Amino acid sequence: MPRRQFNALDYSDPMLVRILDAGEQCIRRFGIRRTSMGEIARVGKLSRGSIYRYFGTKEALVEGIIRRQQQDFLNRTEAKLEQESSLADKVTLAILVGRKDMQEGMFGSLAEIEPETLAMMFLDPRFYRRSLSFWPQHIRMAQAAGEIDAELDVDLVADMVVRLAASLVMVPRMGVQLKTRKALRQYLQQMLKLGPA
Amino acid sequence: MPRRQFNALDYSDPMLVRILDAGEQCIRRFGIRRTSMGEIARVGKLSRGSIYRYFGTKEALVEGIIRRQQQDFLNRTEAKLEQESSLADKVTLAILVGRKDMQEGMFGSLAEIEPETLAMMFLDPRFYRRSLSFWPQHIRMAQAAGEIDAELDVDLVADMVVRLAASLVMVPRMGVQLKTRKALRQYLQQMLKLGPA
DNA sequence: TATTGAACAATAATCATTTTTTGTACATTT
DNA sequence: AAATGTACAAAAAATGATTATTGTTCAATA
Repeated sequence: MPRRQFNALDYSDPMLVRILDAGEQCIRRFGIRRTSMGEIARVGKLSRGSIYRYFGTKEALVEGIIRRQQQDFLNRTEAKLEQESSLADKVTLAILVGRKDMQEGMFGSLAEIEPETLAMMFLDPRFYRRSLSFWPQHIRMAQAAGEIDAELDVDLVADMVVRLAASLVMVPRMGVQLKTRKALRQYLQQMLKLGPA
Repeated sequence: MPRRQFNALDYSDPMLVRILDAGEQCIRRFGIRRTSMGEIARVGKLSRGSIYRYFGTKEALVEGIIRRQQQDFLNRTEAKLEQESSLADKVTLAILVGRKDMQEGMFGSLAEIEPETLAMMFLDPRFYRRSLSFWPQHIRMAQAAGEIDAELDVDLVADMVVRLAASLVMVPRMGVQLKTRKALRQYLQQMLKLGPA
């Protein structure tokens, strides 16, 4: 079975990659608001006109950068998931990878520089939709393994997993401490097996 | 069984209520940023000094207003819950009440005037913690009725319910359409009964 | 004794102005 | 063909002077 890829843009185009790399670097350093197309052009050593050929607006470019970030996250997670067996283990792993990215990656910088922007993203349905297609396959595997009820609507479970995982990444501790892998694993194991014993 | 109250401040103090009412009215109209202590004093027909006697800072006052809003939400929900039997029905109701508040109430105004502020609240653990103590009682009832596994950790389930409900209030539609009571009810019914048939 | 209102320095918001950036067009270069 | 660089009007952001707000204190008032 070939490893799935979560792509949308043609990342083999070196010009496109240069734009995205430069843009990402700028966002890391200055945040989205304080990053200008001219600055991105300077950092990427290309012309402003070229950027506008690939992305019609700054908004579209930012969207492209976030998109790639999320796709990269999904691809790295997917690669690691091969070692995990149960759905609870998979979701645990995805949350841990997400939290690490949120500390060290672009979103982490954004959280420090422009927390309101990050908070707004978190309320944006598009942000969630990009992750939705990741889960159905794994949910079906869990159903085939008898891990969860085979009658359950796969898309509903995927929706719940995305909501829960996003919440656990963005708000790691509220009432219960869900910091360690073990605590998370236990939490998800219980949540994904709710119902009569 | 007496109906529970979710209180913290002494709402029998008319001065306190006048401050909170005036503050809430200002936030509804202008948002948090554009509301000043002087304006609240004017609207509430009291002195700025009095406000500072009750709330040391503007931040504390805003916290008090939000607190009362959430407590009011919980009290109204609690009252309505008496008609609902299953946990899925109760959570459905809470989400529907929450969504209505989010459209018509103070948070709705805030969503229009200062969306970033509302988004930041949604990432604040305190916002969640205020709702956490609401659920354990109902979860135990569901366990007693054999609706969910009696072995499950009550606090963990409460945590999940709060995360899921908050997400469904703030992001009503992502992949699946969860707009109607019926769709929500079915979603939650399946989610709260995850596990082998 | 609680509330008021005035004074105050430090901080933050506002506003008009200047500067930068955006998005588009097009002639030039590679 | 694709990328560059310049020009341009409209929109947005940085700037700095000005005004308002915050949080504290305290004497006056109810």
